[in-house]
Amino acid sequence: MATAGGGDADAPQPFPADLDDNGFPALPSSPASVAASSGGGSGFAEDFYSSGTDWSSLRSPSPPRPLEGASGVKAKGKENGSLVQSSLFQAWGIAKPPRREGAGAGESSPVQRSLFQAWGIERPKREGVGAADPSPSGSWPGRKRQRGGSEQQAGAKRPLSCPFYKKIPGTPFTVDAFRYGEVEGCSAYFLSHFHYDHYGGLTKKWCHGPIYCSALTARLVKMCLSVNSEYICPLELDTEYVIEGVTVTLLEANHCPGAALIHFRLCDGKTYLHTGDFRASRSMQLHPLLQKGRINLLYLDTTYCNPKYKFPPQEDVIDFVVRTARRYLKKQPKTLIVVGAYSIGKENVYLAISQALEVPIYTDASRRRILHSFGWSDLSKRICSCNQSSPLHVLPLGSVNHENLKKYLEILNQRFLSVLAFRPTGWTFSEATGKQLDLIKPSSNGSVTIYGVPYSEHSSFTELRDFVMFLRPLKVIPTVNVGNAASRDKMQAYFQEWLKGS
DNA sequence: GCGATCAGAT
DNA sequence: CACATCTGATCGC
Repeated sequence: MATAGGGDADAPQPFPADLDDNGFPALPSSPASVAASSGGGSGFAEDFYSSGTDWSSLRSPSPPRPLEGASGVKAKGKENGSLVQSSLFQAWGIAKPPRREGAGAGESSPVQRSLFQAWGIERPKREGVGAADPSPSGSWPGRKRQRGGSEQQAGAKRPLSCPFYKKIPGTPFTVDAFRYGEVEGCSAYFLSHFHYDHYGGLTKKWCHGPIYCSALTARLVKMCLSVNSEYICPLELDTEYVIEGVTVTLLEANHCPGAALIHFRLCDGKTYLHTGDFRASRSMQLHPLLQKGRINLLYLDTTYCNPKYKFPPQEDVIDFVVRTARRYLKKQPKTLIVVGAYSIGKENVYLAISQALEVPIYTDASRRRILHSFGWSDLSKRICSCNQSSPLHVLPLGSVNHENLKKYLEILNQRFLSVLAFRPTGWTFSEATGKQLDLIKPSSNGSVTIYGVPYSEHSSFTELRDFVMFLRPLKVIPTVNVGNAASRDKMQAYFQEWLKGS
């Protein structure tokens, strides 16, 4: 087993698992990781453990105390003593379970999927099996159903365990870790923002400890998920809270409404920044907490940590969308403008159209409820509930395709004669459209025209680079695209390059 | 029937 | 491609 700070652990051999069953990096690099890395020798795991942060100082967790700190705003005072632990596993009270079987296959085989599941890795598609362990003891019933009646034998599956990159060392905190049931040693669960892949596992049955998040996110958690209020601890942005002896501050993340960066300052002076999901910007660098002192550990949203991802500033895309909408309406006054969106996010795209064209925003009742809950009067006052009253509709992204929009047009019979739709997404990444928005070619079919526009709520590669080079953190832990060794190694190489000489 | 959770689709 | 779900099947209660 790996010991924190040590380099003496044996390599667990079943490859490609260089994350162990608890989602912790193992030492040294697994054969798979070495093989995949260019030079070899600087695998994710080694990198994770080497330099920068003393991982041996994890504090022994104190028992959960719901709502503590939520009311005790800014109340300084160091309670509960620290305890030096020698091992990550020890500190988190984790007894390393036996290795799962069937872990011997190559990276692209079907087994890969179950390895992802075993690692509890977030983004690589299907995240996994059995999120919440319903048994309070943390013991596993020993059998999980498997569809199609295939191979899996009884007892082969265990619940996902929380991966290391969701845990904050030296604290009893996790971030966006709700799908693992009770996380041992965790007495405060942070939620960075209200998107499914981050709150997954949160239901009205939640009972594993207090949930800290922004006030807006808190409202959504209560409203949409019916989580018991006693567990929800809203925090204001830019306000210092002392939670379990750690000073915590939420910063605007420039992602979706309510999204926050989470800044931790420990008693020993170490500072950690978890970006959740964010779009880095110059103005973000001006925040006082990011100006002074070095960050020891940066948990980074690496969604687009690849130079192939380039996209324009959001303002440029919005400008393009507005100009395009104007043009179509001029040519055909009976045009329906549609903007696709997931649950929350992309509001500024349709808000801008609404303001520029002076039309209200129509969307269905469930989205109206959510949008009103933001408490943004500029948005709320423009929302209408009659689909005939506005030529601007917001629909679920999944329904923004030719087939659906054609039907939609028919249902609104005669009120509109054509549809102009926008799909805002970060991965419209052709070299051409990255720099020249006017080169974007819509897809047209009869009376329906659809534009994919590069409106991203994640950082582009260069924005990530600028942010990391500005911060000069002692260490970077990627939180996205960590599901395969090659990708991890590539990202670490970028970090190293950005931080060389620091 | 209902909520949770899966695989697969988008 | 990969975002953040969404759908439909299945399971436990």
